[in-house]
Amino acid sequence: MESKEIQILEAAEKMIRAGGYNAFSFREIASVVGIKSSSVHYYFPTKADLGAAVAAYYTDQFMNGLGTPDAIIQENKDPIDVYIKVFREKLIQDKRMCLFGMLGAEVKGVPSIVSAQIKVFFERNIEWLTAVYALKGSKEDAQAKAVQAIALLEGAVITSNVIGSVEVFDQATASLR
Amino acid sequence: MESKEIQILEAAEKMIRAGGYNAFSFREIASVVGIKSSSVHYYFPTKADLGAAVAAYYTDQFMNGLGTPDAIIQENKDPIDVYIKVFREKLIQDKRMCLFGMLGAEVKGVPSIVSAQIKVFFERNIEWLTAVYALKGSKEDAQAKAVQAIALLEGAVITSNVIGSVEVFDQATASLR
DNA sequence: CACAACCTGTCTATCAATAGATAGATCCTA
DNA sequence: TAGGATCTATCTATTGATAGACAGGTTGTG
Repeated sequence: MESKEIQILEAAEKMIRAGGYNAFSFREIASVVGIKSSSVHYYFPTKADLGAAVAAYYTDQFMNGLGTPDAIIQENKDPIDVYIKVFREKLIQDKRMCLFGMLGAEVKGVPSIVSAQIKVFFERNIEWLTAVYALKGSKEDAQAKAVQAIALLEGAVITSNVIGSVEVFDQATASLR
Repeated sequence: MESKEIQILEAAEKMIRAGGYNAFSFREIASVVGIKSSSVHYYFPTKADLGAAVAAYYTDQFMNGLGTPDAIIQENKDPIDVYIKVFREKLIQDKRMCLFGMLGAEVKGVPSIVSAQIKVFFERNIEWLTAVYALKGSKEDAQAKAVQAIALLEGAVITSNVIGSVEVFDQATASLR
């Protein structure tokens, strides 16, 4: 069994992905995890602390699960295809938003330690994508392409969630392939 | 002076655009508008009613402000350019999210009468864009292009908000022009 | 070993603030 | 006087947060 701390982070993540930063409460998390709300405060003193921890945890999981562009290429796969697939899986698996599509939208309305983590996620992803596009073609506009890709993917997840069909996601991201 | 009803809708809109559906309260709106919270309930019985009304109001404003593709073309303007400009202005003016970028992300976490309105907004926009792309080129993939465009724009607003620069918006949407 | 000190994780109980919502009175104007 | 618009007052539920107690295990020391 995972540690309580991890269970808390994952319960919070799911709630945020369903309804945003204001859609999780210490009591609800406690009830899911099987402890009392005061025990959640033991691990994460304030709500902002927990929010920031969820963001950091998710970022690490995401980037580690992705691996480096080089490693992907050595498996004879296209890094962009792999990247798209990660978003697509999240969308299908639990029919929820990608965490940072949600938090990205709310960035102006969350405590600063949370918004700082949100920014880190986007920056790390833009870096990763920029590296990929730099390998693929002209290094000039690699970063512009990276920004385009992440914007398109986040938007595709949202649009697909609203319309309620995965086909919309595939349509929207077709130009990346 | 606008009617109180309109003032309430616009106050709620700003709050939602800053922090999402859970980021506005009857009391806060009342205080902004200069009445008591019970008077807000007089106009909009429940929070879901108000949320749905804001969405419908914004959709109408947005589509009316845009005008028909034909009308735009007759002014010798490119409808897509005009469309992009609307998003860009919203972003710059009040440095907030586009309402439906925000609500789109939260679609799974709001009352059903609200999510229904969110869907209407996206459908009407996809229709509008589809009509434009059908005029421009092959009618075959006009709808796919429309979905791409709205996804890219919503994602661009989010990404730009997170990174905190308008250049990011321009980079992300460059391919549409 | 034995005992005290300490740490970890959890609990109960409680607080003040805020939420959405309602009932009933009041005011103003047509 | 009738009705639209607003108010006061209040209810219940939920929120994030804190204080204090307790059990169990670990550690350090004589």
